[in-house]
Amino acid sequence: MVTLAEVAQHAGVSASTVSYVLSGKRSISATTRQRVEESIRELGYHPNAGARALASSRSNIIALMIPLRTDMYVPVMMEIAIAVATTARTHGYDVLLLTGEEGPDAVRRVTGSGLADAMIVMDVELEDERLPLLRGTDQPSVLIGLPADTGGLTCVDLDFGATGALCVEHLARLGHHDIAVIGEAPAVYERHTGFAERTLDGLRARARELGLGVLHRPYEGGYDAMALTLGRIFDERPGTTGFVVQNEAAVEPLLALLRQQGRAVPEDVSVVAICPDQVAVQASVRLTSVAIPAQEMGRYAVEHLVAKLEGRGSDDVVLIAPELTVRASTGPAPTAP
Amino acid sequence: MVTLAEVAQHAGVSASTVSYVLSGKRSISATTRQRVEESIRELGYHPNAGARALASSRSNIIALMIPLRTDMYVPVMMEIAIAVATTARTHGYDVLLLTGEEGPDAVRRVTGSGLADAMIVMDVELEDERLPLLRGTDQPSVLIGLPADTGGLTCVDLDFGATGALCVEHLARLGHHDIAVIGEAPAVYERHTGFAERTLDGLRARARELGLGVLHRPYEGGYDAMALTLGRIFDERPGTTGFVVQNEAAVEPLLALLRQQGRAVPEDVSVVAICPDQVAVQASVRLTSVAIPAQEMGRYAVEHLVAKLEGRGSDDVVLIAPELTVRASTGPAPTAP
DNA sequence: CAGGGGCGTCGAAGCGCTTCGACAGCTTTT
DNA sequence: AAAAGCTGTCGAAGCGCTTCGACGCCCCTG
Repeated sequence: MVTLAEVAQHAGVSASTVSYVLSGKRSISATTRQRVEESIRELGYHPNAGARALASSRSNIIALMIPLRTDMYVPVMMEIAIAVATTARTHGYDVLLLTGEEGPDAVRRVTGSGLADAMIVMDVELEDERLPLLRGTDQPSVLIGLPADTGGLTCVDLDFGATGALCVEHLARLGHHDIAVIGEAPAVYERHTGFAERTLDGLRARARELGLGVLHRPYEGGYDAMALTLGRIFDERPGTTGFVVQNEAAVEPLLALLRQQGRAVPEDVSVVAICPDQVAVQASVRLTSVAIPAQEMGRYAVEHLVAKLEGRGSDDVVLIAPELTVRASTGPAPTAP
Repeated sequence: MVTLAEVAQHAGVSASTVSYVLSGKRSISATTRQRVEESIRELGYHPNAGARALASSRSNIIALMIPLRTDMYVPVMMEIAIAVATTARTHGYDVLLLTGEEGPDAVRRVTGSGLADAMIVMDVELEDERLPLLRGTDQPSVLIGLPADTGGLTCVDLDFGATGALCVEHLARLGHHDIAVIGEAPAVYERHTGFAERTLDGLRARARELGLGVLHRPYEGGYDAMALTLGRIFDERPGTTGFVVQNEAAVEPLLALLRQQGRAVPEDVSVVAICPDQVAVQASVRLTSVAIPAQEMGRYAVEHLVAKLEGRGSDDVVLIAPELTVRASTGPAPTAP
């Protein structure tokens, strides 16, 4: 293993000079710099991460806590993780992958050991156990998602309230009057992850303003469950012509059953989905949808942390404005026969 | 920040004693151990990762290189990543997330800097640029996937050859004679990732032995593309009654179009998928499938590395035997009318 | 009862790097 | 012409931990 000292010797300078060449924290003459860089290349030198971390009390690592469960939004999680990793690298940081399993202990461990300089927390619950710890440490962190109390925290998320509103607005503009919302599994609502409720609240509020009727049904299970759900929706509100789906697993069953019941999409009913673009594009009808801006959130989180670590930046909550992409699943409401 | 020295002082022992309590590398009397542990708890001590890494030249970190592209097997990647992270934790390791983007440079950086003690590499290509580096370092590594030359490397993967064979066997036993394989996108075959070819080879060999006809079609695109593909398959081999699908994106289009053409699954045609269980279960027909043992591979990789780091274990290639789960998409071949 | 051998503990020497103060040799200012 | 200020470099002090050799103590053996 090549050390700083060896590089210094090879270049005929002192160790500190090499260090300053590497960090750029003091000015170095062009000739010296070149000589050192040459030596580094020639010897194939890589600074030792541990020594660096010890001496500078900076690990150049950002911790990313992803949820353990793989039942929801997997592609989104993955996309965020990848965006975080690539963005971090462009700023000279590496990413440590933590699972939600350890919970608050992971936060304690990472902040306590100096393993990471900062932390990104995904899958935040409304009353998350990790929040007090994050507030109590001076290590910067960003939540992806929104807890009940955001005081003293930095958060990014899609503006799910606006998303819900945007979906009804789109349907209303097309002339739809009765709207059904196919939501996440009941467990998601019970877990109080927040985003599901926020969507619904935003959607309902806007629907009320626009004078639309809304029926909300959580969904879980297979085709049978969807058949049941649909049956009940049309029993209760036969005039339902607009659907908002916030549940990846519900997309195909919904489309298949509508087709099977002779309700054409988008001629008879319109469907708006809240899902990753990949899902929207791969569905059997290309879905008009509001995308989850996974990349954007990942990138923002890292950039915010880097700014904080460099002494810039401050706490705040950033809600990303939803964007609705019109595809083939929405159209004008059918005129009464 | 609490240091070892402070704990030592608080407990009235020397720093080295505290260190030995922590590592267990020398025997410590029960009373001393208790006193030290008590102090650790009371002061909320966490060993500093950098100092530890520097002094012991062990970072207790395993690097995981995941592919950058998110177009294929996303849930599998995610599952592996999570399995790796959780298994690593049970052995006292953390996981560093690297994307394939950096390629060989990432390998150099990690091995050179001592950032990680070992490395797991996913999405291995047949002639992967990273292989020479992995062979050339004394840092242990495990590949998830199989390159062309496995000499001097440790690899885990599903036995895709056997998987292909298993699929035809299942269909043959049910009386099917003509089989169509819906494969990955052409790009996957061109990229020579290996697994797709291996599946096909195993499948074809077994089909030849059993006297079955096989038609292979890569698939990419939407419903239209699938309609075209299916049309050509039935034109060329009207008697096709068995399908093997190795492409997550192809599953729903295939099922939808078969349904639409009046071919009932499994009464008229049988479908076997090679995909994660989640996909098989959520499809509109619960699919008979061979699962990708993501968790098992992740766990194996970590355990192998830990063994190596502890001086046990050796290089070898482990192919996990495929397991076929019968669900609702396969049945006896229809008898000729 | 002396000598040998565990066991449990300690002190000290680094691990490879960053960073602070010092200082030599300049240039600029007064 | 002396004082002041830069610029570029160096030496040395640590960062918090691991680990090796040393050593005191007690128990066992001959």
